[in-house]
Amino acid sequence: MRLSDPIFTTLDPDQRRAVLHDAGPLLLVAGAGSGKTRAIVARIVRLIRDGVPARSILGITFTNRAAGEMRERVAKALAPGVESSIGDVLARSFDRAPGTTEVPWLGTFHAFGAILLRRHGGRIGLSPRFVIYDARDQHDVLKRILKELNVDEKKFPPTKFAWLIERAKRDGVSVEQAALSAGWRVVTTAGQVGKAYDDALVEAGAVDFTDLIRLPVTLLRGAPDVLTEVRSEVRHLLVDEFQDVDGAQAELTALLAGGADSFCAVGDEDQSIYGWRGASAEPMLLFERRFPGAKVIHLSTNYRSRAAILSVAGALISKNRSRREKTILPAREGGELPAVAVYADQEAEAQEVAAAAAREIRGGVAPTEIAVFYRVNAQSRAIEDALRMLRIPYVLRGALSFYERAAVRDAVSYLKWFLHPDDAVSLKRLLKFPRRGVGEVTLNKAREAARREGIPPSEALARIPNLAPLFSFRTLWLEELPQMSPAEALHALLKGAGYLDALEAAAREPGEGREGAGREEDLEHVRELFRVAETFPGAGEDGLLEFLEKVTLAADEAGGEESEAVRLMTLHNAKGLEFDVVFLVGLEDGLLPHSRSLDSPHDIEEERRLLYVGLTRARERAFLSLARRRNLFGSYRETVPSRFLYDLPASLMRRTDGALPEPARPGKGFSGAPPPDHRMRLYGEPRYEDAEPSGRPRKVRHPVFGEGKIEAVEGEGNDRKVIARFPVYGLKKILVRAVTMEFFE
DNA sequence: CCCCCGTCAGCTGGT
DNA sequence: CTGACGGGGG
Repeated sequence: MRLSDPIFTTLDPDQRRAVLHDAGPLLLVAGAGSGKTRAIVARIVRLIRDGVPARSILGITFTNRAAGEMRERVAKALAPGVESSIGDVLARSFDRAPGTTEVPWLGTFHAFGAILLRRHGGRIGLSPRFVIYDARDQHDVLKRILKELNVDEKKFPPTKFAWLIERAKRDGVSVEQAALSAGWRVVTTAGQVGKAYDDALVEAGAVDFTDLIRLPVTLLRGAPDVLTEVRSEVRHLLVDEFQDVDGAQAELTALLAGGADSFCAVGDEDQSIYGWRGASAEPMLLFERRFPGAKVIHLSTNYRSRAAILSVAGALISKNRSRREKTILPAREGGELPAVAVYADQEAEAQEVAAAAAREIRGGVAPTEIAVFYRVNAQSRAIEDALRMLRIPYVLRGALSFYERAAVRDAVSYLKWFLHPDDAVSLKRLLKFPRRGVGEVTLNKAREAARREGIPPSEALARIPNLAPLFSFRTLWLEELPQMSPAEALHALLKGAGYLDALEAAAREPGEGREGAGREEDLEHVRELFRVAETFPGAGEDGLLEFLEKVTLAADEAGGEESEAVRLMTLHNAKGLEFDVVFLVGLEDGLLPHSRSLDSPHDIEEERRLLYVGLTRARERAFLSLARRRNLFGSYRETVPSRFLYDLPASLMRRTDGALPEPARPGKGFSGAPPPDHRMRLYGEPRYEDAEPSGRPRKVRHPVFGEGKIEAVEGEGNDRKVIARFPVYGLKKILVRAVTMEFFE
């Protein structure tokens, strides 16, 4: 093996050990900015240089974006100069060898699951032509079911059932069991809904996102020969963001790892931010127990952020209890301490952030190196308005992606329905435009007839006069399909079904306000979809399914990646990225931490990790801010500074203006209690983290004062105070709920 | 069947 | 303030 390649010579000793790790399980604990991706890429390249067939390496990531980046970097290292064209080919290299360089398979759990099911799904009764239902499709199915079963949608909205069904699949239990363990009272109904949902998906020939993980597990467990075959292909396994795997993903990982020559899991429990979706850092924390003989390597040098930023991030995350203590060594000294600014309202906050961004750009920072992070998508609007005002270009990431646009969804519905005429959800959508004079009533009649006669719904539907042209065109289209490329097939379909003509006519219509303009945009979106389809090779159903799958799974490819614009995104979206300058807005209780997390210490810790993730994205500067008043549902409410600000050692924080909330002790900055008006809450009454000492602690560790001896305790519940003596600061009375402190013997 | 309009409830987060 | 839904008329 040649280790003279720069991809190896630039590694630090820990990274090098991870790259050279030979066989067996390896847990790579990779803190923020520790060169994780670089290590993974180098490891893959190292394996290939050592003669491991590229196609026997499987690398699983969480997002398409991460997979794409890794693909690019591996491709670049393997075949310099051919970079991005290979990137696309790589995406599909698992199924058939492309004519280019042999490359490893890199993709998301969901994409991998889809490939497995395409190939072997028949073993569990799944058609290889299945389509994938996304959250929206799922929602529509559930709505229909709830109506049919006469479930009160007000009390039990479709989203609740979606959550329940997802949870059941994730945990590998029945929907009844999931309802029971979630404390639902309507367990039987939940079971009925679950059953009806399953039936609807089977009828439509569809699987949902969770199925893409659950069904492969079922498959590999139930078919030993398939397991053997898959294992013979996957010799080296890598799983990124291992702290965020859910139950089903952990099972799938274990099944694959069980037969692999090497298994490298990479993660950082301090960046686990998907607990709400069933993710758990447990598989990571229990790694050595689950994989006996596992090696553990820590990457503890942070190459990204200035020391000043890391000191604040480190102080913050150390307030979390459920974590393993670890060292993070800054490779980049100095830097500016993150500042906290308080503004009158969200508009003022947004304007100042925009102005500061403008200053950064004038100072030579590229717009692409500036990011604004917020907790919820709704916060973006104020920032957008302010940026537009100053004519600063920006891109939203992950908000409404291209594939969620109405027209794109229309087009995709046509495609799904043409492949599966029993797909009720897609049919309902496509009947909205152009109008065909068929609605809910007619559809239900046909469905009823089908049930009576014991025929598939589509047969009864074909008898509806207004739908006859659609059905006969479909027959024609299916005949032609084997000869058509995905782009041709899509175009022929939308043309023949009358969608394209209707859309063009609507776009041409004299711009009556929003109607005409909106349609023009829709047409442009459909054209863009054609362009995407053109990048897909092959012909017939296979090519089309591949295209469809990409469109459904690629939620995070909103485009605009190259544009010279400031990036706006949620904190969840920020993971894995880095910027020179980062703005973190809305540091208010109820927002960050979010109101839905306030009553659980466990959830609060996840929110704290979210802020930690945000802070550690910054290379040079981070600016934190909050608004004292925020507009919610049309009216302004007073806010309370985020409790996390009080986690940050006062000595580390730089304050930017005089409008800070009154510190409890003058001169101590953010070390004191929150301001006294904590009854005025953004989202109702908060419940503070239970910082109640357990047993009879005699000592306390305070973020600013350090270790102190407890002299007395007074007050109850929310008012509980500890009086403790600290080495330097002397006697202090501290409101327990206000500061995260550690109590011990 | 479809469109319009008034009413009402709602904002985590993502594949 | 925005989007979803239900009722009523064309």
